Amino acid sequence: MKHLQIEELCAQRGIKLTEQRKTILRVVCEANDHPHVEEIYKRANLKDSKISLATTYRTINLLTEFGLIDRLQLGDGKARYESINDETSNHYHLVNVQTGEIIEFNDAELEELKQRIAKRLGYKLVDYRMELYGVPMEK
Amino acid sequence: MKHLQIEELCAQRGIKLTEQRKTILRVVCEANDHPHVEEIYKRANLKDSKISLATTYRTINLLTEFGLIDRLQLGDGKARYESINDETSNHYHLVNVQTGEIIEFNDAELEELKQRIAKRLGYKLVDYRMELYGVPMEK
DNA sequence: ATAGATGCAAACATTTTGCGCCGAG
DNA sequence: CTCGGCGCAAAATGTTTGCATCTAT
Repeated sequence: MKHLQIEELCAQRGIKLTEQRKTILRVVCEANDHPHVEEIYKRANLKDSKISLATTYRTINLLTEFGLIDRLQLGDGKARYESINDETSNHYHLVNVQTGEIIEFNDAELEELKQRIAKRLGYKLVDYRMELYGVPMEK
Repeated sequence: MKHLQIEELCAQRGIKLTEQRKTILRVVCEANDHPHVEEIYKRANLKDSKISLATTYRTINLLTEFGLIDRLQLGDGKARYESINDETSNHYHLVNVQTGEIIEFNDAELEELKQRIAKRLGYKLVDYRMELYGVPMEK
């Protein structure tokens, strides 16, 4: 989603829009990889050298809590982030374990199946984590 | 899987079986929750007060690398562990976000689907992480 | 006998927090 | 003007590591 749209959502929720927050939000929205906080901090500093790491963490946490950006835990110990997607965009990840590359994908069947499984177990799904780790098939 | 079976596998792989390692392995195999390292360390110390936290970490990492126990990252910052399962047992997790309870489940359809998705993307699946987070449905 | 495992404490990496100053609403 | 965000440095948390000693094979 575009950063301006998300700024709009921030305003609606009463989140004070400081320069730092706008810059950090922009960095996350412009990223098409899945940067971790240190990386977001670096990129934010290229735009505004006065942003601290602490503020980066605080902003990222704030935006995550409000559901305005998504946190990924890909098992390397650092949380990675991406801007929230529109309904139609890719929401699952496959990690190429040889290169670390993250491939996004969609799957309607999976979408439906996870709901069905949760229901079968007597739960309403509030979140999920589903990542595949693979090596490229030769040829 | 029983700890004696896993000890057998350790021997086959040339892993030196010290008292500490046997104790830690036993703790993981006897657990039916999914303890994190600090908890494994505590339980191991009840059996043998001379096991250090460092050794607990080293052993857990060793066993994980050899595929003799499984690491779960449930997003709370600490890795959790479980002993490896036999082919037929449950291998997916649903977390009750209200209580932290972990429900294990199986799903043949999911099993097949994840393989199919990886293949479609041109990858051979080497690992996966799939967790559901939910709240109990009322009634 | 000896390669490798242990315990301890210090180091690390990531993330959080206390505090006095500053800026958006 | 005021509440809350900011930067800084310190702390907290989870995990790893260097080193001298000990132990399973």
